[in-house]
Amino acid sequence: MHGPHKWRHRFRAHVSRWTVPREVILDLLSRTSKHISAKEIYASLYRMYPGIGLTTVYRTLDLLVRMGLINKRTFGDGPSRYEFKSEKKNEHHHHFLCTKCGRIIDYSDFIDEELELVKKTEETLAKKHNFKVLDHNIEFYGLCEKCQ
Amino acid sequence: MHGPHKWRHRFRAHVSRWTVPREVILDLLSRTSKHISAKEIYASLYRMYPGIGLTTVYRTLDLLVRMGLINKRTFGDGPSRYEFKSEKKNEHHHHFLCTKCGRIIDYSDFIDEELELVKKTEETLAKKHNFKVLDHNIEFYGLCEKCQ
DNA sequence: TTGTTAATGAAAATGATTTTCATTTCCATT
DNA sequence: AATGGAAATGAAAATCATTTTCATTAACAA
Repeated sequence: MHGPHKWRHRFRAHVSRWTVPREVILDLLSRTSKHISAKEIYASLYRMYPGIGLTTVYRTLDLLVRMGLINKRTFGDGPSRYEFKSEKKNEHHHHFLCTKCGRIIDYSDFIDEELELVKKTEETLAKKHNFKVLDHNIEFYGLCEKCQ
Repeated sequence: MHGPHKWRHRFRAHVSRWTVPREVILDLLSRTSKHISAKEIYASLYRMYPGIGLTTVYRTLDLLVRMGLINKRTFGDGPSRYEFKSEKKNEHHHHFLCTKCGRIIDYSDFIDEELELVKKTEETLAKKHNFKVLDHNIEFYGLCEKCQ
């Protein structure tokens, strides 16, 4: 098996084996900038690896989410979509969803303001309500340029 | 048919008829503070109105969303949940989802800060990317008091 | 090299939602 | 108040995403 084995040791720590489907799926996700669905992953891999089943894609995605390597999101209807977690802070972005055509658009304005709000909210939720905040999601809905 | 007919005229404007299932479903939603699923609505209504089918519940919910009377949300997995849109600004709230037990908790801290961020973001999205923002969603994930 | 155990794939099961279609109900117009 | 036509409804079937089952295969520690 070729390709980057940089995640191999993290699988060990999770009592998980380093297998071809896992390497290939993780590699695809790390090279993909957009959110992709399980079926899209399955389709992308089919030509090169026809042996990899959709079930394994789902199971691997679930594992990667638990390992904290990828994010899972459900944008309204449709299938869940997965995105590689970038370590780079400046790649942080939000989503705008066109309610007409379903397009998902990333943008990264007001990240600082958002981080400020998130920080405050997390502190308050922790103190006042005793919640442990681990993640958050902010998204906007409306009409994209084409659909207005 | 008894009950408040205050929405009747809005149905006319939407080229929709004022029917028993629609009145009953809307009435239930307006009296319910929590997010409820289609099946929960169906079950609540079953004793009093056994004739109302689950299909009609789904269709009515879809109509009410299009009319702007209710909000539809998909909290991760599980069924979509619906919530009556309150006109009262002070009833605006956010959601905290416990990733362990699935509990959804409303809270309403930092509404002002959030509105500020939302306003700024909407303006920028409109100017810079030419999107028309109609709605937004902010939610936090983590562990609730019981699940830590 | 081998034994055990996790991982896999195919098929079936599940659960939410949508579609189909024959029947019923609403309601504008007699 | 009666009525005709379109919209709404309900039951069943279809669809779609995801999960479970189970027999087989592959990873990897010893």
